[in-house]
Amino acid sequence: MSVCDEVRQDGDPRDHGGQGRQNLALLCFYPHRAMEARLLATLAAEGFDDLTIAQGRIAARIGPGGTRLTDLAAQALVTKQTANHLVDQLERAGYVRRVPDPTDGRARLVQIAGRGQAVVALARRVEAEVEAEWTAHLGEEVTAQLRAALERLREITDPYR
Amino acid sequence: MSVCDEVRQDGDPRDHGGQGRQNLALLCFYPHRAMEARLLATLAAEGFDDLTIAQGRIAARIGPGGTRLTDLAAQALVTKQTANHLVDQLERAGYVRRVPDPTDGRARLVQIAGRGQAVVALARRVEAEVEAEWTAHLGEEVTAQLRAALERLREITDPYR
DNA sequence: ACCATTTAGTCAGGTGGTCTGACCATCGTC
DNA sequence: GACGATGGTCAGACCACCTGACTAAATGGT
Repeated sequence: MSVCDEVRQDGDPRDHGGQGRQNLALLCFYPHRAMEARLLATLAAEGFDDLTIAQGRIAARIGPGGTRLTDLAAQALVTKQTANHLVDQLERAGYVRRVPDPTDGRARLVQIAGRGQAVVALARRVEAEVEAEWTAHLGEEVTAQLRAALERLREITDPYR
Repeated sequence: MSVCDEVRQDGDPRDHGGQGRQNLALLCFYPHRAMEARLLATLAAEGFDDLTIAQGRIAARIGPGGTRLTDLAAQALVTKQTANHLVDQLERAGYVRRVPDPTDGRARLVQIAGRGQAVVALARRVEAEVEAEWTAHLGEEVTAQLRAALERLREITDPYR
């Protein structure tokens, strides 16, 4: 999915795939989508079938000691309302809990709760597995180059670096 | 946004950004998101403020000679219903048109229509501009390596290659 | 101390995107 | 020419997300 790929330069009428030079952003999209799909499918298969993509995107940004709702919203690039809504669902399902922030009476920290720990562990395994497959396909050196380039690119494309 | 980043390995309590080693899929996500946001903002600023992200994602996959709805849906990984709905909107707004497929009485080809041509041209310009910025940041050689690595990765992550 | 401003979070209402399920028309084949 | 597969549409529902308006607590200047 991508507004990015607003365009295709290849010239084959009725083309179905697109062999032309694709823009970089679109190329970035495929691995991301593949990982997301794989992760969601595996989690569902292992019994966590009540997780949605949006919930995962929020949950993924919870730090070890808990994270404020506002920070979650900012990092995920959604509004506080949306983040709040998703955290509500996650809390109801037992994946996270909200505790008061000891350093700020207004704030509460969203923390991974019991059921969430299991999901995180599983997700970590799947991630490592998929990355290993990619490394096997690309080779160690190219993978390292890829990671380095993406990390540098992040400097100018991630507003919350 | 990413279920991909289900996990963070860094250990700083109350961390807000994440300096630890990020998984590759998440790293892929930042450039994609940045391009999408830039594209949407520019298009809106130039008067195409009735375009949504989802519409762009569908429109982006229309080939020069037109593309079938089913193919658009498959490539964008959405259902035919969703694709149809989005094409309806694009058609109503004058960006695309539907013509009968001469080779198949059941099918119709979605083609870029008058107003869509202007968008495509503008989008192409913005894409080139953003890629140029990235190249300036990374350097020619690293950019070329990045593209090559992503293209190879696409071989195993894009089901509609 | 006090008030103004900012920040954390919530509530209400609405739109858009996406899905599942059921359905019709046409194609290709035996 | 009948039948399974394919292209597309219709109906209804849910989820994600947004804008706008609001409360409560922290912060900073006088």
